[in-house]
Amino acid sequence: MTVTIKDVSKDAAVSIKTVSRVINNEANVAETTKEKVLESVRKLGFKPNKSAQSLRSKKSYMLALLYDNPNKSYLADVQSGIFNACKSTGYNLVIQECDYKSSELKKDIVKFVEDFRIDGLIVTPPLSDMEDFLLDLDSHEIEYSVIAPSTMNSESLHVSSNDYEAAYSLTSEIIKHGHKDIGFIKGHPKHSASHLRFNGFVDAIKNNGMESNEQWIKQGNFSFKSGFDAGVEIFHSEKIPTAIFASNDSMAAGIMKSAQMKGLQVPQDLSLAGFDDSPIAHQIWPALTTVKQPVEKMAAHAAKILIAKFDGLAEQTKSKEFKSELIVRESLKTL
Amino acid sequence: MTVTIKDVSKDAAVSIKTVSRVINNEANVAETTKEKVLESVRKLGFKPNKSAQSLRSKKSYMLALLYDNPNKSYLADVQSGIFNACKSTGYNLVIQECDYKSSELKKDIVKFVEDFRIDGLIVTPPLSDMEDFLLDLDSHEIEYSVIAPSTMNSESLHVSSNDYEAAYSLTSEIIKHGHKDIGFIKGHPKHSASHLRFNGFVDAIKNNGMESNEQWIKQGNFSFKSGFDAGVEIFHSEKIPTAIFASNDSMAAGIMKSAQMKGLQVPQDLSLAGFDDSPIAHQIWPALTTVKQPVEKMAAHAAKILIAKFDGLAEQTKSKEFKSELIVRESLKTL
DNA sequence: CACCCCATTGATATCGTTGTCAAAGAACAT
DNA sequence: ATGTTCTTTGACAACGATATCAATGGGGTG
Repeated sequence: MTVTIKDVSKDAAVSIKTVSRVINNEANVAETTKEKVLESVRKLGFKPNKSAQSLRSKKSYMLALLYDNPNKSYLADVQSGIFNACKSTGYNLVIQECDYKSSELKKDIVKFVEDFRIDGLIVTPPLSDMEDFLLDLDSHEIEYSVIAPSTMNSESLHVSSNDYEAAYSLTSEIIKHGHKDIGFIKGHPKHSASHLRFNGFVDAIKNNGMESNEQWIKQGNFSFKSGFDAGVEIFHSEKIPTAIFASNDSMAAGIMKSAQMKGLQVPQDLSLAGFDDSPIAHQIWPALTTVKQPVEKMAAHAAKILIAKFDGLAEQTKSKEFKSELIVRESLKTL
Repeated sequence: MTVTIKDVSKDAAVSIKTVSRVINNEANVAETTKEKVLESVRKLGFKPNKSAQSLRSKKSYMLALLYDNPNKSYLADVQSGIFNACKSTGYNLVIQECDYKSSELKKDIVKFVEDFRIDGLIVTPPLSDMEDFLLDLDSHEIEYSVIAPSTMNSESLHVSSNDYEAAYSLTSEIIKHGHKDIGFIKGHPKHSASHLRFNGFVDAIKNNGMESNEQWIKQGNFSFKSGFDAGVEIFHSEKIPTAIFASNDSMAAGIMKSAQMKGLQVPQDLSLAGFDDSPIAHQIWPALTTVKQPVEKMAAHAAKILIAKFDGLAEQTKSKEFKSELIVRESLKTL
């Protein structure tokens, strides 16, 4: 019924061990033998039985995605990227939601990895920003690959984006549009992305010989509501900025809502910029000026470097930084 | 190192087969023996090795989610629900994106199921609306569970929502708010939800002794842009409706955008209602009146009935219809 | 008391791979 | 020609569970 390694070995007139060698790309198989086996594999449509491989080799061929991030669109993109990378390599993906605040986190994850015999983890923000958590994984010899907004500990496998530079150039772009009074909404303090984006903003302001007004710099937490609240506060001030840069699109949408409720027109009375290019960025009007990260590609790469390590091909696939793209839309007006 | 069934059998002083019987809930095990074995299992922290089980029993313990639906938030909720159901039962989930228009769809899916030895499928709209596709699965004896907007072929496993009733009561609610001129944006014609929602609208209009104006009924496809385009068309008419009911939130947001560009204020000049309670519903201002389906619970149930069938517990977990909830927000104004 | 039946239990084969280890032959050095 | 090393290959055990089938023993029946 189903084709096994035995059928292939018979067809190719070699031992099953040799077939095993070929399908696992092991060294020391004569080229002609290899060809012969591959031909039989093709002819019979042989697919190794994952359960048997897994049982014998003690690998589960399962990766797990760890996340604690309410952003569904981000999560969907990450998943999609990982799935694509997995599909071609025969790995599977399990999704594991976490609570980064939980004191049990480390213990829970170690248990999870052992219970399910997970081969490796892909860690997303904000978990990727918790150094002690990553160290704990190290000490338990759990393999992982990190998706983070900046190059960090270069020892571990990671993919990163250039949030600082992106925030810097977005701020410069706002300045180029003639704005001098610019507000900023910070992201969740536990995300390193928040600090990078803020630093990019601050440095761009400084390097353009301007000063930032503390009153227009508010702490948010990446949620729509935190953006809304920040907007309400800012619009309470006697003087309001001509532009606000929010650390993500949800908060920018929140600001837009509070502006509209206050009777302020975007972008006539107020320019806005976000970050992430999430769906909401172009589902509100005016559409948001923002920064787009290649999230799907980053996630796919994070999976690839992990799998490459398992397959002993670490040399070919390495940690990498991805560049974000500036997207200017109607929410940014020239003064 | 890791605890196997052998360790348990030794500890409980029974044969491995008896341990196997206990962990698989087989009949004909004496109550005292069962207790003894369970005690050892607990004591040693035994977890059956999925690969070994899978290899021997020819089950993969993997479900696959089939989808062709651009709505990331819907997809995230569905996944989340299925994952929760899987976790407690030891199953895993694989995500498979499809193209419902592809002529190869049937072939591809059958091949996918065979290659990965998937135990069962969870099918979401619009694939769940393609009868010939489901029949093809039947003919290949592939198990599946369907998530659909209405009770259909009651033979197959399914969970459904009451889209017709929900659309009916949302329309009634709009009418109760004093609206007489109501527009409607239809969803994608290949989704049965579109027709159910439209029928609910039409019947509510009729039963309230009103008539619908064809000019204000537009075909959309669930996308933001199709809602936007429909809005542009409607606002071109000499007379515009006082309320518009869009078949989902994205389209409602599109209408809001086109209304704002036309200088129309929501809800002062135009009331709006959507469907689904997607994140955007409360990330725009005014927040959308909409209908919330318990998507996560539905998906979890879809997985549960499938797994129950595999475990021979089909009697306990059956197909089921879930009720949606009406959510009235600022976008609906009393005339 | 002999008999049979059915519930309970276990010894062993088996699933489809990879790991271990040794054999065979080629290649090279002496 | 001989010994040594390296490449290539295969026979067989092993991974950790379930399946098969037979053995055991208690309870009911005539």
